[in-house]
Amino acid sequence: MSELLKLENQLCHRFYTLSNAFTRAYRPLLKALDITYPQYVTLMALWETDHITIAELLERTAIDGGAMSLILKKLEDKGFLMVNKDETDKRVKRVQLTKMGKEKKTIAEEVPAQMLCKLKGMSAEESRELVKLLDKLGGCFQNAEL
Amino acid sequence: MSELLKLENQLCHRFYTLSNAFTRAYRPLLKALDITYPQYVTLMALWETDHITIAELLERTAIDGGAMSLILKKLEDKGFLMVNKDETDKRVKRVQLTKMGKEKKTIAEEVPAQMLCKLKGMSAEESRELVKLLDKLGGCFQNAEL
DNA sequence: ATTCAATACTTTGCATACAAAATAACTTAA
DNA sequence: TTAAGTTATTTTGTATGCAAAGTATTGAAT
Repeated sequence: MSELLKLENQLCHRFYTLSNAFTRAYRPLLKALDITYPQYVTLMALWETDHITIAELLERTAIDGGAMSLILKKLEDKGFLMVNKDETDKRVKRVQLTKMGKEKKTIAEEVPAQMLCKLKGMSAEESRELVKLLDKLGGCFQNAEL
Repeated sequence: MSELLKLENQLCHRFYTLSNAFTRAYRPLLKALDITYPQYVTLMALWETDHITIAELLERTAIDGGAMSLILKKLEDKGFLMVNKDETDKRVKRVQLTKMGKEKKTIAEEVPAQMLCKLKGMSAEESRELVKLLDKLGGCFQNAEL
């Protein structure tokens, strides 16, 4: 049996599993906001910087363009934001939080702490180390895509 | 601006991004086998231990049950495997590689090395440390689900 | 000014993820 | 033994992720 092909030796499978675990773990926390995890990511980007173009939103969130179209529609229907054409360049659309969208940030601010509760097993130290390695891995992919 | 809500401070977003990056990175490598990443995971489990039940396959791969139904159908259509009812307990189904499915393992064995090439930036040392932290994080989720 | 290429988005088609409901087949308790 | 509960798997409905094709606009070259 080639060791390299074993599931337990796959870095990728750990990411697959953990990424899904995060999405699942967020679901109940986001229920109060009535949004999904990608919608939450989109809103986080906007709470940080409002009135940005869709292209900027795509870069910040790393969400797929096709998916983003639908996500914005849903967030618009739910009243979180508005999407309007840029006056200068009509190809461009800008996304802007509504009053309600801005207000929901208060509720969302509870979410990260609740998530941290679920991860009590990790020390702050380990967390920092993990983030460092994750970012390094992310850099590898950047380079590999060239 | 609450630091906790910033995208760049989210562990989850890094997993989201990296998990997608892995799937994208595998796509061209799996093209020769004409399978997707979850289908590859399913086959890896079977190459390691053949003739297992669907429940075992679900546990090993951490793939969703509903998704697995479709994945098995597709892999069966492509001729990689067969699904048959267990004689003893008719609720249970067992999955078994075909001759072709077993042979494809030879081709698949090239894949992990090709993926490692894409990740040259990480030292073996860092990789081990990363896996250790990932497994610890995975353990946290296990506990949180109780 | 016309054509061609580059941008910014949307749409389409396929493949999951996930919760919840539905089936079918076993097990157990009364 | 029959009803009730449990287990294994599939089905259904919603929401992405992704590649590729399509649309609208702008910019650039001739």
